[in-house]
Amino acid sequence: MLTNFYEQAEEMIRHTGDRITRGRVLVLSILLAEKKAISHHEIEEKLGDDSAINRVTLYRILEWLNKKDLAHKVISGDRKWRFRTNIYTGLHQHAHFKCSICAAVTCLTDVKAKYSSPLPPGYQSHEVELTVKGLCAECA
Amino acid sequence: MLTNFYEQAEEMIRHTGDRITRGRVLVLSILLAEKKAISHHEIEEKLGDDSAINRVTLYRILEWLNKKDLAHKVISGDRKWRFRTNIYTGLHQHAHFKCSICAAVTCLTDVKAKYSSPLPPGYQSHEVELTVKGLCAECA
DNA sequence: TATTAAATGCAACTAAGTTGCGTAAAATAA
DNA sequence: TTATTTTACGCAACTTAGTTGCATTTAATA
Repeated sequence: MLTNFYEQAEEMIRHTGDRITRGRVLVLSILLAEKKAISHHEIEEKLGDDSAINRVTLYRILEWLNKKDLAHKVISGDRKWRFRTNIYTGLHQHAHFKCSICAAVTCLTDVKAKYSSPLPPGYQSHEVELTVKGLCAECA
Repeated sequence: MLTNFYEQAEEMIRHTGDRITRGRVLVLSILLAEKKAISHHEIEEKLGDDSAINRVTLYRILEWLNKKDLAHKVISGDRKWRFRTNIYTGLHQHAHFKCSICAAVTCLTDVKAKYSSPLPPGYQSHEVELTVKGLCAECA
């Protein structure tokens, strides 16, 4: 199961033309196995002691994944970045659900963000992000 | 002009039943004078040296304003909380514009957030937040 | 004016993320 | 396969936003 993600990750990284390193493959395969956006800390926990990656390196890997558009970062109310792979969502219109209790961010795949009126003059829209806040199934 | 906001702030605070303090009135009147969400740091600057408020106290005032529903907090990509008064927006559906260059958050008053499909089973929606990212008039 | 409960100020702390720099390890050339 | 080079990694030290505990001050009230 995870081996699939590992190979998929390797392939995706190879495709960027940049170096295929242990850390990048590990982190990307963790993100691929995850359906929701997860934080730096959660990724560290999933890596465990045996395949640990240095804190700073992990930050840099996540930043790199984001730059290469292999992962997407989301800020949430606890001031933490969360990351997920882009494969589950369309590129420019995605919505998230943020639980007010457990702070978990879930990707709402088939929820489309819309806005009804035009932007102020001179403004350019590049991306629309919709966050629905409330209680998730577990905390409700 | 600012006196108006000062008196308005005082009245709003009196209405909560909690204490009317120098700090609360100052901070709320600054927020009332502002059309967009501003950060802790920006508020400190606007206070200036003469009417300075301790860092911690300012954090606590902002938290209090939020709790009393006199101000609203928004997180943005630079991991800073920004605050604005609630008077310019409806209570549960509001949209923001976040500039990718200068990081300024602007409240899009007449932009209504909508989402098209229902939430996953067991989820409860309390609030919808729409952020449009792109370039503002100054940075475009 | 005295009392008291709540807000403030200070110092020290936490947590997330960043920077600089020497070392290790991929990719490429020989 | 080995040597070279470029890029990523690891470490230590730092920054920035926000928090906590506690003594002091102050707004409301009696």
